[in-house]
Amino acid sequence: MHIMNDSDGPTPVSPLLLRLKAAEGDLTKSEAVLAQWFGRNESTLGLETGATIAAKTGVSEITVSRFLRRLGYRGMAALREDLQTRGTAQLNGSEFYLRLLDGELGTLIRRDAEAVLAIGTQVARPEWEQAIEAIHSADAVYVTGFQTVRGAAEDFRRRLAIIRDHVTFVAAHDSGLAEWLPGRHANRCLILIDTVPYARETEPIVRLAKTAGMKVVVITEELNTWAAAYTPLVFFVVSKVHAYVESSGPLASLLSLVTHSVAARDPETAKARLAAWPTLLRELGLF
Amino acid sequence: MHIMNDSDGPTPVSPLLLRLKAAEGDLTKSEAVLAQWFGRNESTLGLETGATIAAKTGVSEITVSRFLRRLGYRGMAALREDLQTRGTAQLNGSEFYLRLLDGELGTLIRRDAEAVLAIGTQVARPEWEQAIEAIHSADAVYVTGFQTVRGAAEDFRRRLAIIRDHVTFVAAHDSGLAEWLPGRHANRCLILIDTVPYARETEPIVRLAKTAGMKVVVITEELNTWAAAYTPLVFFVVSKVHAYVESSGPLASLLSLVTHSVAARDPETAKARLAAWPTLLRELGLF
DNA sequence: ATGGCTATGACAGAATGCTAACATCGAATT
DNA sequence: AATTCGATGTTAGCATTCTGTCATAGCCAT
Repeated sequence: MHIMNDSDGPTPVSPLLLRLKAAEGDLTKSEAVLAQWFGRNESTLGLETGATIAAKTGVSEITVSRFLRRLGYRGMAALREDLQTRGTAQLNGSEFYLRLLDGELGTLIRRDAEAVLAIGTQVARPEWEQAIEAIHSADAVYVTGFQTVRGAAEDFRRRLAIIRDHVTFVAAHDSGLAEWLPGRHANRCLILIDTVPYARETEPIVRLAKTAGMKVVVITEELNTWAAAYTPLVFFVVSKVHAYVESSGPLASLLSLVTHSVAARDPETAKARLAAWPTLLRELGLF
Repeated sequence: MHIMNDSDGPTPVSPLLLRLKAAEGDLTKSEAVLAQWFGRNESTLGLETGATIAAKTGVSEITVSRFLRRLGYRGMAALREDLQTRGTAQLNGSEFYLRLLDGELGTLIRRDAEAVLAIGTQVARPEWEQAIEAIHSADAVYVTGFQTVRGAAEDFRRRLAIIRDHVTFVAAHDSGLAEWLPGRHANRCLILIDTVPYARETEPIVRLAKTAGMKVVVITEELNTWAAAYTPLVFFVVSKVHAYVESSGPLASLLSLVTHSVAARDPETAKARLAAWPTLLRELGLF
């Protein structure tokens, strides 16, 4: 009852929405998930199949099938047909967005989306593969990042640690970098995330890592001019969207691509580790 | 200046149209028929199948199949997938990027960009203003987030703390939530960031916060169905892009919009605090 | 006309999508 | 605690959709 706003908006009431509304209140947990997903993805529903919806919502295919029947459709084909005859097929989707992307926030969203697309130029560079290889083949990986991207760096470490062993977050202040004393691991790699001005300690850290014989990957923003002097593995994200505080969305997107690419170097291991992860969390009693 | 396509009509450039254009001039008779039909029926293409297209155009099914491969799609399924990312074509300069965005990483980038655009639907909801107001007017703001989005939550806290006072990160484990004992602040607000399954403690925390009389803002993903029962201030990001590890880029983008919107409630103060921040850091001797 | 070439289609097998029947799980009731 | 019932998943089978192989039709140059 609290999401009535859809009805007074420009959204035309579609047969599907009507049926969802009618079923509301008498739904099981899985069905509620499906109903919500259907409502939020109406525009591209016709492009889905039972299996893809199942994968995206985390229920089983048969539950999707049953839910459709519950709504009164004889199956996916019937739903598509319904969407088609009403003309609600899809085109709405993007045009709908465009209308919403007016105003100040809309501009910021567009800039962020464009910055994400611009990542394409970075992953297309030959250095990208080199960087992924460096991370993949390293015995130990260190991740660092400061201030307002420190959390992004830490999340990146967590995700990468799901994929491979020996990934550590280092911060110049507290750890004292003791782990960098020449030691067991011959083949080490530092990933520095530095998209903030004023973080003056980053350059010394890179120098130190180089001295210690590490490969160094730097993820930074367009204005950074010093990193290239130390390593060819420098990647840029657009961070200036001219908000009060700059967005780190594109940075997070790039970092997720790094994780993905490293995982793709050894898909079997990655899948196995991913599958084991939830279990591991439970066994640790943390969640 | 690079958007020359305005000259040949208002037709927006989609990945499909680009490919049709590229193939143009080197087409067989049947292919020309198909190309034309594809162009005119782009909006409902996803609802067709190889056989239905064959019937409507008068060619055979296999020719449709071959034509799709000629365009660079591996089949109908691939085309449908491409159509789903149509929104990305609406961005400035995307004609340029689209060329780079082939392959697996390209698909992931597009999905991320699409997910960012979809944020538009969230900020357009009336609840958005309510949430910003709740955060802006609260005496104290608590931020929480777990596992692979914990860092994002912490970064968000840092940034929001630049804009306003009394922003705290809370984690159920260590802090024990002692700060939530009924106390000095009457008007408090919790921002929960929960886009990960398996984070089972989040629901109790929201319940606790509600009991303590707080306003609650939840930022979650599409499959979350429980949050709406506690608060209308629930906002969704698309997190499923089907990488090995899901991207948190769109989440970070949304969070930066929250920060921005809160700052925009009191621009003078925000600007002043932002300007003072670097100085503050230096004085603390941290950077 | 003949030969070589490409475009197209027919058919069958592979792949994928959908659902019925049974199995399992968990919550509510006794 | 035991029982029941509904929700959900698993397996398996059929239906649909897609594509590889081979055959035929049309075109062009000789």
